[in-house]
Amino acid sequence: MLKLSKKVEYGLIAIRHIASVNNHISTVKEISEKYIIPVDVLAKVMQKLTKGKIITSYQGAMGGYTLARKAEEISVMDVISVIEGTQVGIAQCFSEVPENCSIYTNCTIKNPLGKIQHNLEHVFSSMKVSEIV
Amino acid sequence: MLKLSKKVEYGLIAIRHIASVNNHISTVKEISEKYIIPVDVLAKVMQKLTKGKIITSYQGAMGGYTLARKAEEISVMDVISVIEGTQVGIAQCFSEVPENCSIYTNCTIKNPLGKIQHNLEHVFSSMKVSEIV
DNA sequence: ATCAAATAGGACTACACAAGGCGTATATAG
DNA sequence: CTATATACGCCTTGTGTAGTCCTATTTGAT
Ligand code: SF4
Ligand code: SF4
Repeated sequence: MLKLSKKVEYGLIAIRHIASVNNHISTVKEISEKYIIPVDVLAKVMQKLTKGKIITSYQGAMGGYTLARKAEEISVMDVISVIEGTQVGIAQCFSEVPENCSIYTNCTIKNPLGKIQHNLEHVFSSMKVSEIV
Repeated sequence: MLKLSKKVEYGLIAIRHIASVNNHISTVKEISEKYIIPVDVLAKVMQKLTKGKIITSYQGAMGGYTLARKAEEISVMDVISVIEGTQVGIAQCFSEVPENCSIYTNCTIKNPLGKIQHNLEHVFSSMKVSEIV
């Protein structure tokens, strides 16, 4: 509960790595070996980050990945959103349509939790990749 | 991911309810019916909150629960910790012994995530039950 | 042309956790 | 004694996480 997935952690490690080598092209093999990350899992993460326009891919021999934007312009929240695919919410009513929660109309805590949700988003959005290199 | 469990939500709803009736004794049946919460699930949550000294139980007929401390002295973090039982951490190395993570020594993001963890704890700890009544 | 290196992506398994249901024991007011 | 209430363990079901395996496609180098 309240835990980041390994995929997100792997994504952050990979992005930080690319930033740390001055955005030189890096391969999945290289990163997975250096940080002992399962290569297939990391590969899928990189593909998602590519689709999310956070990194850029170069196919074929001598290919790999670079950052698609400057490290100062990538937040931890960006990485989480892209990898998870779904809206990040501390409660069902924030990540899906509110009516999905069977007790929505009776719920007395959605407003206060909304405030927490907002603060949470701020914490994740304000931390940029440039700060973790 | 990053979502509160229903147990925690139920616990918060229940605690807020008791606070809202000026700490008069309340039963599981009463609360579960009012907010449409499965009675068995709520019962277990209340038992955990009792063991965690957040509420006080009165057994037998005419029994029920009251708050064990003032609403201003109960934080959302207290409720989460007691109901979950385990340490709340956004990564494995914060909620268990660090060595459990197989890539701990190679991990380059544990320090920045530690900062996020700290901010997170502040957000949950600073919100008190008295603010959600 | 061929080969090797690299990304792209689908299918599948194993496991852990979340959510809830059920049954029974114990305490206590009236 | 009985009705009401908490205490607590066991079990099922569904969902999500983490990881493996396999194949296709792209592309630089020989
Ligand atoms: S409505 Fe209340 S209970 Fe339902 S998800 Fe939102 S917060 Fe949780
Ligand atoms: S060490 Fe790094 S990877 Fe392992 S849990 Fe902590 S943060 Fe996540």
